[in-house]
Amino acid sequence: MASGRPAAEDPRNDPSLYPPIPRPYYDRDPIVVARSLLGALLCRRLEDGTLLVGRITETEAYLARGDSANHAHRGQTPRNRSMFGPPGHAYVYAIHSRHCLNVVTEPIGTPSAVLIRAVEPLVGVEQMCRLRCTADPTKLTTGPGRLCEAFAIDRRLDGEDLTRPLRLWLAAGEQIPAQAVACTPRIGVTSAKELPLRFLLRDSRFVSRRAPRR
DNA sequence: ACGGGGATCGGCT
DNA sequence: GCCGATCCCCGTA
Repeated sequence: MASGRPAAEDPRNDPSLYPPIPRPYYDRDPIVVARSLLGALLCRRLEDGTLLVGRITETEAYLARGDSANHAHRGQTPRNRSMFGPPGHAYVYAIHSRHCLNVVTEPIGTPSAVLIRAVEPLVGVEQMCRLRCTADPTKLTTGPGRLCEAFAIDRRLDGEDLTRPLRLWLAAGEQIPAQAVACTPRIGVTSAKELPLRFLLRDSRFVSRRAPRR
């Protein structure tokens, strides 16, 4: 085959290395969670046992109130149901034939979330390349639709409990100093486009777009 | 490097 | 019917 040792022998390929972040972490303001999730680890266990891990480099907050870009802005529908559930679960939706992964924040009945927009691939990169049909690291997981394809995330994982290390969960990573974080308006939204609710690692290559100069 | 246009389809009005 | 929390490609420079 290609290169490197078999995944089963890779010492990083051990889920116990990535204990899930507990639920109270998510029961907070989505702005706080979005900022805090930078540097955290997105973990995925595929059907065949393959472990995929990526370090979160870019997030966006979607607020329960006063945010017309939030899918739940006009109330609950079958699609956005997960956002109204308990914190620490996934909200996965499809747009333009792609999927996007969110983490639900705040208590039941308060529909806020954090969109995971980009990660830096750490473990299982070969499998990610197969799923994405590319080996270009700048296009592998830099964007919400791209990273969902690389991690085999679709609507079947909508509502998944992210505090259990089963199919999809988040683990703590290194602390990120405040000066390493940039904040900008969100990407792609057509309403509430001025709100500075996008957070990214300033110096990371693995973001969907560079921070604007200032 | 940057910007515009098209693909594409589920969810909602 | 309309409209994207997107991505990719192809222009220009």
